[in-house]
Amino acid sequence: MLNTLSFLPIPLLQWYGEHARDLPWRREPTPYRVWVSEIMLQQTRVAAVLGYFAKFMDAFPTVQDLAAAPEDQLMKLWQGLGYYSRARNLQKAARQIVDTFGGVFPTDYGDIRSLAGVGDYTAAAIASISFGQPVPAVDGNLLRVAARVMGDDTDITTTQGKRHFTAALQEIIPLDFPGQFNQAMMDLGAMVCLPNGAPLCQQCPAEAFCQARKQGRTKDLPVRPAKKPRR
DNA sequence: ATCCTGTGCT
DNA sequence: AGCACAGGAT
Repeated sequence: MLNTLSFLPIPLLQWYGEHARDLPWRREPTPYRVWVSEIMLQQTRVAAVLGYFAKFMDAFPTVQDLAAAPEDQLMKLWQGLGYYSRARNLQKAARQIVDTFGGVFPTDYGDIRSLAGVGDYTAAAIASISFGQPVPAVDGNLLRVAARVMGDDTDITTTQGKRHFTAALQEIIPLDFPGQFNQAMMDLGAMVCLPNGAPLCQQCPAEAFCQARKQGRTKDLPVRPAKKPRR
C-alpha cells in the first residue's frame, strides 16, 4: 500500500540534518541516557528537562548507580520536575536491569517494554535511537504529522486509530536510519507541524506533497473526538 | 479496550 | 472546580 507518507523520509532526513535540535542525549545516545531523557520528557518540555538531565547523569552515570541510589537523593534530583512516580519507576526499572538483565540494558523490544514505566512509545524510542531497530516511536507528534501528510481522517485517539497510523509509519520507516527518522518526526512536530493554530508549512520538508496542506485542512487534522462543551 | 494519573489551562 | 493532555497500567 503506497500513500503520500512514502515521500516523506528522504526530505525529512535532509531537513533533520539541517535543523536537528542539539540535545545532550543525542550527542551520546546510549540506551541508558535515551531512556532517562524519554522518561523525563513525558509531559515535560525539553527546556525544563535539560538541567535536570545534566544533574541526573552527573549523579547517576550508569544504570548501576541509579539502581543503588538512596531514595532521598533520587527524589531531591527530581524535585520540580513533577510526576514523581516516573522517578520511582525509573529506579524500579534500573533494578530490573541489574537483577534480571545482568546490568546490561536489554536490546529486545519486548524486554525493553517490560521495564517499569516503559510503554510502547518509550520502548520504540530506545530500540530505534539506541539500537537501530526499525520501529516507529508513535507519540502525539508522529500521529499529527502522519495524519496531516496523508490527509487521513482516522481518529488518532482510539486504539484502532493508533494501530492504523503505526502500521502506515512502520511501512515507511527507513531501515538504515530509524532513530533519526523518529527524532526528525518529533522535531518536525515540535518546531514546524505545530498542533494548535497554523503550522509553519513554508518551512516543512513535506510542503510539496502534504495532503492536509494541499486541501487546506491542517486546522482539522489530526482528528480527535468531539470535545465536551465548555461551561 | 478501558481506565488511571498528575499537571496546567480555562 | 473541571477539563484536556499524554503517556502507562491493567
